[in-house]
Amino acid sequence: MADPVTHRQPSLAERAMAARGEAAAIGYLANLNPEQRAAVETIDGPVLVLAGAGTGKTRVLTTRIAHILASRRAFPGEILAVTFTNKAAREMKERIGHLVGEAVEGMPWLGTFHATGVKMLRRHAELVGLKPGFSILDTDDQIRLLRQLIQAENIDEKRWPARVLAGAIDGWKNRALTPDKVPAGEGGAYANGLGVKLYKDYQDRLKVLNAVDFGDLLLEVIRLFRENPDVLAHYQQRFKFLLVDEYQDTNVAQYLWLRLLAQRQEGRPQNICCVGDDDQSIYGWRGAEVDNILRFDKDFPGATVIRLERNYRSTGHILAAASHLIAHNEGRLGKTLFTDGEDGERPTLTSVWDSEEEARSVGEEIEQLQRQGHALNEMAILVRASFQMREFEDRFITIGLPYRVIGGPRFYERLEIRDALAYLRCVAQPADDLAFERIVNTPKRGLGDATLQLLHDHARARNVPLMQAARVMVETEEFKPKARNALKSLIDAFDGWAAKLDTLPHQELAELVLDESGYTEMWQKDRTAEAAGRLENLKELVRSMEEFENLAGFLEHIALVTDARGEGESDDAVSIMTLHSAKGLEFDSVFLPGWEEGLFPHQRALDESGRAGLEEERRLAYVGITRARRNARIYFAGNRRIHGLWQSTVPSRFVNELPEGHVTIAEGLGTSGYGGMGRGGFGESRFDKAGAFSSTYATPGWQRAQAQKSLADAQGRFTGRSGSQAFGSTFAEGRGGFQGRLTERSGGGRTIDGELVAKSTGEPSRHKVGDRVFHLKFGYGEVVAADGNKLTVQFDKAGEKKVVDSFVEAA
DNA sequence: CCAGTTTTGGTTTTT
DNA sequence: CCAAAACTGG
Repeated sequence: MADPVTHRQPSLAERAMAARGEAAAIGYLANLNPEQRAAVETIDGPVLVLAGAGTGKTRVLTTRIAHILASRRAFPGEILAVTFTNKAAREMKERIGHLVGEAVEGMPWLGTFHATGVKMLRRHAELVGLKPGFSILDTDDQIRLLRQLIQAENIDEKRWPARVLAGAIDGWKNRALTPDKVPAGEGGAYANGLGVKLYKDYQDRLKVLNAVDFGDLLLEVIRLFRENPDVLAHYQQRFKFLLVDEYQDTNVAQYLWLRLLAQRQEGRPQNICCVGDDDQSIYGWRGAEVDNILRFDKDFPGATVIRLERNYRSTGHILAAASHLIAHNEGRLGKTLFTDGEDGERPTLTSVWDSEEEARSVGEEIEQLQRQGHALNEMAILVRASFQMREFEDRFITIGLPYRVIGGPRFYERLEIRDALAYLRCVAQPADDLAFERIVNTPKRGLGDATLQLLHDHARARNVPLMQAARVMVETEEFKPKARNALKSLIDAFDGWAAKLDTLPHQELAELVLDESGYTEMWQKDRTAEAAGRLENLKELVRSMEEFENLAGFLEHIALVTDARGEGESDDAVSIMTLHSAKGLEFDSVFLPGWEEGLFPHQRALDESGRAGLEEERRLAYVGITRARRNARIYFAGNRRIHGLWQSTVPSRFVNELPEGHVTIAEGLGTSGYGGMGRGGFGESRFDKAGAFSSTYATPGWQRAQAQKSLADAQGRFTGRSGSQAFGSTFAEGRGGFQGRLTERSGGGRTIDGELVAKSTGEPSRHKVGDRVFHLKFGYGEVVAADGNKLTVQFDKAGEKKVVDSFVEAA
């Protein structure tokens, strides 16, 4: 631990403290294998840790930080550690806390790239032409703003949708391309060459609005550093150690950002440590450059590269299958995972007739595992595309299997949350035009396009915010009386709220705003299936504000956070999610359906990115398999409904890339009992049934599905989309009753042949024929038949369904 | 301005 | 086929 020359001689006290640190360090270092230990202890100079799946990546990262702290090489504030997600950042903070004990009060510079960017930008906002209170636009604001600019240019919005332009701008920003740097060819691709001009207009407009988008959080910092060497030097000197998680996911902007901070300085080693796995790079399509990790040692000459190949997660066969598959990729650094653990079960390969049978098979296997004592929480279904989820949801509802969809729309993206936030933004920052526009006529106040247009013109002409324009204009005769009055009372309301900003606790203020604005009422009157959930989410939003000191702090947080999960860990439920959102997670049993050409690898990935696309798809497959600790089960169907029509499909090439010796061809569970659909091995099931039926509804799969549907009598638990459960407490709790039921089922319910033998209570239902009822998933409907606790309900939107009594309530 | 209807398009997702 | 967005008529 020789100090670099530039360091002053440590004092005696410091040396004694360091010695204590060293002693404590031995405790945590002892838990590491030699490679991990090397990754932790190689402190000076650039280090790249290639951490295969399940090799203890996070442990290395956190221990390394703990080690730096414990050995007193740096104070917490002198370490910059960046992650991609808030979740990862949170997890790291927690684990460092555990390692170091209470000694460290947090790490101020451990966070996402974006959060770190904001922090720096707020401090130096003026240097890049912003005011410190700048607001952060999300995708939706961004699109609305672009739409205005597109309209201003008189461009046909049908042909050139704003979201396409938003995508293009995003892409440019990912690559750190400012408007002047966009390659001519690309800029011309949008709206006859107006793309770049619009990009520029957009940036100008952002400055006027004192706003930035997500991309700017990186780009503006880069600009800040480049144009202000003193600021850059300040941060370079401050951060003695840089750590980067998931380096394979960095885009060009993030790479440049890091490189500036990590620049070589006189007499000081580049203490940058990047951790990642090129084989798990699955975000190329949103700008990640695998190349960053592939050429790390060129960017940082003299880098130490450490491979973590000892896997602690999966059994031998699973690891072998995954390794063999990924070995088909050419553009990789190459790692060979191994384990000392047992071989375990071979991954299975199951050929099914169609997606319906796929869902049924998976359901049966899950129930079988459950009977063997496996927790549903330890099982996951990982799909390539979210449309695949539906079939599983339907099936699980039918058999009453609790499930949980991970991913879905994120909490903050929900309409009601965004509306509520817009109100709060207007209160906190009256100049926030985009927020104002959003809520000016929500709930309906009779302030339509015409009024808004007038407001816009006025605001634009005087160069003032919309709110200000409105304030002036309500005193004139420019509006029709109706609009004028509506606007007047809205402004008065905002004045009232703003006056209470400093006196009223922000939580109460939020409630007041939502009530007085009529927003809550709007949803109370709404009778659609979602309304109840939306109100629940609004309550949750207010509740979640508790943790923040004031409104501004809360709004800052919310702009950067997309917590997709509050996760009802208490419920035992199977997880359904995309392969992408499964990265970083692990389960005992993993089900991998839909391994068919066109779907996985996805056709579009192949068409748009060719070989690189194929390799990324293969990495996805690798990520999927390596999520499994003990069981990995792969499925492919011979027929799948794509855009409504049945198409026959070919097994994925990835299936054939699995090593024969490490997989088992499933002999079909044979429990289906329906016409003995022999699910033999490869293709067999396709062979004996295809041909006779061309497509459409004549297929046996479809007919059987119909038969099965009418048999399905048990209604599954509604285990809400996780998105609605963000911010801690669950959606289900809010509506009462469901949690209890859930436990009842997981304890006692038995299934035979996939059909839930609903332990019919025999008691007549609370609801009788003709009653109006409400169901969380299907919405409102009318009971058309009742048999004990089983009801047949004609839902207004979802059609006729058989549901268990306990899942509906009187409407 | 709203409700009901037609049209359209339908990988992956974080900040 | 099915959900969301874009239209159209009251």
